[in-house]
Amino acid sequence: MLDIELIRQEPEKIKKGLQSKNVDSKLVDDFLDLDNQWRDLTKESDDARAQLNVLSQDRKIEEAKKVKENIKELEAKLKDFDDHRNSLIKQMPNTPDSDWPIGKDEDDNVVMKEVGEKPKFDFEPKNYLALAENLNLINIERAGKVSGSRFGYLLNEAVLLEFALVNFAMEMLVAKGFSPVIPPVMARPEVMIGMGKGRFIDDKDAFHLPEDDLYLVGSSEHTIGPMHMNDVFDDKDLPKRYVGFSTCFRREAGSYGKDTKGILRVHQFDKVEMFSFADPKKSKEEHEFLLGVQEEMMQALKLPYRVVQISTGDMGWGDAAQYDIETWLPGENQYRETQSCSNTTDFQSRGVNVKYKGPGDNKYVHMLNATAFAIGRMIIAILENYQTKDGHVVVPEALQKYTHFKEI
RNA sequence: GGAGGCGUGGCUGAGUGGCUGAAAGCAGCAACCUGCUAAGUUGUUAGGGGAGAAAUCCUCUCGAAGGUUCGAAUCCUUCCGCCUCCGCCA
Repeated sequence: MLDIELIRQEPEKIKKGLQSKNVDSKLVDDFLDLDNQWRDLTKESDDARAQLNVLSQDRKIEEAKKVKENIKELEAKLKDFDDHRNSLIKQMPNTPDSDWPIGKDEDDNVVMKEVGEKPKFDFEPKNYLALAENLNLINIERAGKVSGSRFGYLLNEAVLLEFALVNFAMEMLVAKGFSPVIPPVMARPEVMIGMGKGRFIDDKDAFHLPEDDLYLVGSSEHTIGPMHMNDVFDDKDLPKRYVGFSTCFRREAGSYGKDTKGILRVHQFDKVEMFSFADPKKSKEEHEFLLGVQEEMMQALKLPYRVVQISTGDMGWGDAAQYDIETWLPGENQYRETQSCSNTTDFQSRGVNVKYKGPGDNKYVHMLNATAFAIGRMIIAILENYQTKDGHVVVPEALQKYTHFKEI
């Protein structure tokens, strides 16, 4: 959630931020108006409380009873204001970093660089799904019968490739000082909301388990962040970096008809994720660091990719700054998003109350998340980029020590 | 799933209706002292919110949310978490 103090102090700045994220900036005025009334009422209510406390102390029971009636009314009123105020705040996304391109949607994203060589084939490159079906690596039809659309069976070498990717990522990131973690894949609503995922829930994009009122995570980010809920870091311990592995679940409610074939966009996939708790003064550095790690991983796999700076209109709800890495897919003759790298600044830390102490006046840590490997999409990228003329697939050299085979 | 116990400040731990936002100890910080020295003395140290230029004042918070009461850490209800025993189980 946004800093209320900041909305009061710099409403114009927040308005601009909201506008750039395609959110009605009138919210700010509505909020401030409500906030003023809330403050007046809070004062009134507190004063009444003070009066009650004194009367009570002096055992003036009859008088206290009268004051108490008044307090009940005031507090009921205050609660309405409070609820309304909170609902407005919940409608406000994080405000973007001023260095980021202002834009309406993905068309305004800025390609920063293209890295690696696109493979040259002396044949017509196949789509990953065609390859995978021939090699018996993915089966969508059977998953359809069992679980419905947007599920898939990963089979045979594809499974081993997944574990190779996971092991490769873990080994590399642990060597860099990331702490490995396998987090829960279900979370309570208040935790999700604290992590700024109210939208994920409200848009029905999250799977919900009504019996237990739990939500399946869309990313391990959702449960790695709140692992330190209510904690106070010593600034000497920052940045604290985690590498998490989890299955991710998404209903893809808003994307009916989009990428319906194959495993590019599915309800369930596995992901290795990086997560950092950073000193606010150094979170930009941390953001660049995470992007650097992502690039290093892509280069190790020798996959051609480009780095895209996401425009304000296309940015995640809680993000102040976001990069995507898009990998070249020869079978589709285009780049597709495979990784993202976000700085949520204090938007999430305020929501789940993660602070740090040290010299300086900022108290909430900054939280950042970055994909290491979204396994499904990496398998897609590998199949398409490493395919051979006869419809087989060479395993990237960096992964061979984990797969123990060189070709599928 | 059944039975019981517990949940207090950075930590340990008192506190069962009225100056208790909370004893004491530890830890931390500051000052002083200085040779019983990996010591002593004194002071200080929770968070949120509101008012105020500030000093400061008010208010809320003892797992969470409600309730009883003039007044609740203390009583009641529900929920959450932890522990022990039984059952089940990868």
